[in-house]
Amino acid sequence: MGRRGDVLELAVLGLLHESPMHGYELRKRLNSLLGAFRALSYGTLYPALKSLLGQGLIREAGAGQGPALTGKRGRIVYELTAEGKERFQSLVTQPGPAAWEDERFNVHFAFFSRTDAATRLQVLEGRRSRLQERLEGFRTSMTRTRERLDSYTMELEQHGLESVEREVRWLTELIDSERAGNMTHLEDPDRPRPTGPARSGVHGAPDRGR
Amino acid sequence: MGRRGDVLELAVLGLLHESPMHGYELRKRLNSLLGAFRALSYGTLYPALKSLLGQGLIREAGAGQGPALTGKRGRIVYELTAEGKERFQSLVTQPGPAAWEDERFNVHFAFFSRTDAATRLQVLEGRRSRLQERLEGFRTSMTRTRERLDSYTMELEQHGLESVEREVRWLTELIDSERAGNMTHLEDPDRPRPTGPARSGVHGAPDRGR
DNA sequence: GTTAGCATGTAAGGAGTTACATGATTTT
DNA sequence: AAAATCATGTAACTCCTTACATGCTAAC
Repeated sequence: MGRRGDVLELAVLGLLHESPMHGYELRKRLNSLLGAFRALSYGTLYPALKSLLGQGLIREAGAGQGPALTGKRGRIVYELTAEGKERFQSLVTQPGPAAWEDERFNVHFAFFSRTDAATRLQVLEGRRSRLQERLEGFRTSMTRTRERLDSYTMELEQHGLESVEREVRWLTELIDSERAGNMTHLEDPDRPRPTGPARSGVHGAPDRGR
Repeated sequence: MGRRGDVLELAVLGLLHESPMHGYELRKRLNSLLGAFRALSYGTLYPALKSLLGQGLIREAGAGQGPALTGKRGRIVYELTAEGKERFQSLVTQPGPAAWEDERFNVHFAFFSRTDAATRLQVLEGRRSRLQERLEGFRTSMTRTRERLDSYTMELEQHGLESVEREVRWLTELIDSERAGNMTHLEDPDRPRPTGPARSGVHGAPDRGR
C-alpha cells in the first residue's frame, strides 16, 4: 500500500490496462511477467487487489450494467478506473531510480509500448549503468581474491560475470535501436531478425531471481 | 533455527569452515556468495549468528585462552564447533531438492570442493532438470500467447529464454566434466581453457544454439 | 452426485530490509 | 581531537509464502 516497493501495483495496473481480468487469471499473467517464474501466491495477490480497490484505482467490471451477467459471485473481474489509468501512466512514464532494480526493470520493460522513447532510453541506460557498477565491483573483488579461491568458486563467479556482461550487451543493442529508428528490429516480430547487430547472443542473464 | 529456507545457515557455516571471521567481514563474503550481489543486511546476519551460537554450531574464538586478547569488545570472531562442522558436512553432502532453487544452488555450488563427485552430479543434474522444466513451460506459454504480445514483451521473454538456455548449457558442460575425469577443465584455473566446447567466449559467442 | 479444478479469500509466520542506537578503531 | 569507517546490535515493518477454509462449476 505505501509507496514502497510496489512492483505489484504497477504490474497489476498494467495488465488490467490491456484488458479486464479476474484474480486467478491475473496471477498467471503476473507470473510470466515478474522475473521469469516466481509463483506469486494468492495470499499476496488478493490482498493487493483489495488495496487497489480501496484506493479507487480498480473497480469490479460489470457492476451497474447487467445484474444477471456475473450475478451470483463466481469470478470477480476487475478493470481500471480513470484514476487507475492515470496512476499507471504516471508510474510508467516517471520511472524513479528504482526502475532499474532487477525485478522492477522487467515490469517497466514489459510496458514499454505505453511510453515514449525518452522514457525508454532513460530506463535502459539507468539499468545498464547499474549493471556496469556491478561489473566493476565484481571484477575488483575477483582480482582481490583470485588466489585464495578454489576452482568451483571461480567457475561460479566467472559464470555470473559473463551473465551480467551478456545483459549489458543486450541493453546496449536495445539502446542503439531505440536511438536509431525507433526499434526497427522490433517492429516486425515475424521477420527472422535479418542482419542487425547479432542480438541472437547466446549468453544469458544471471540467475533468475534477482 | 527451523529447517526451512536456511540458506544463510549453510553459507555461514561454510565460510567459517574456511577460517574464523567476525560478522562484518562475514557479510562481505556472504554478499559475493549469495546470488551475485544481494546486500544482506546486518539486521539479518547478526540475529542469525546469535541463533547459530545458541544452537552450539559456532562459538566465539579466542574465548578461554588469553583474556586480554580480544578483551574489551570490539570485533567478535566466530569459529565452528565440532557440531558445526558435522552439521555443515551433512548439509552439504545431503542436498535435498531445495538445493536446486536459485539461491541455494549458488551456495551449494560454492562449497563443491567439500563434497564428493556423486553429490556434485546430483546437484548439477537436479538444477538442470529444474531449469528444463522452466524452459518447457516457458516455451508453451510463449507459443500460446505469441499473437497478442507486443514486441517489447516478446523481446523480454526471448532474452529470458536465452538466459535459461545458456545456463543449461553451462550445467551440461560441468556435468560432462564431472563425469569424465573429475573437473579436468577446472583443475588448472590458469590454463586458458584449451579446446573444450568453447565455454570461454566472453564476447558474442558464435554458438547461436537455441 | 461426486470428484476435480476453478476461484476467492484469511491467519500465522518466515525472512529480510530500514532506520535507529551505540561503541571502537583508524585516519587526517 | 574530529571525522570517517569499522563493528555490533535492536525494533518495527513489509512483502511474501504456507496452510487453511470456503464455495462454485464442469466432467464423469
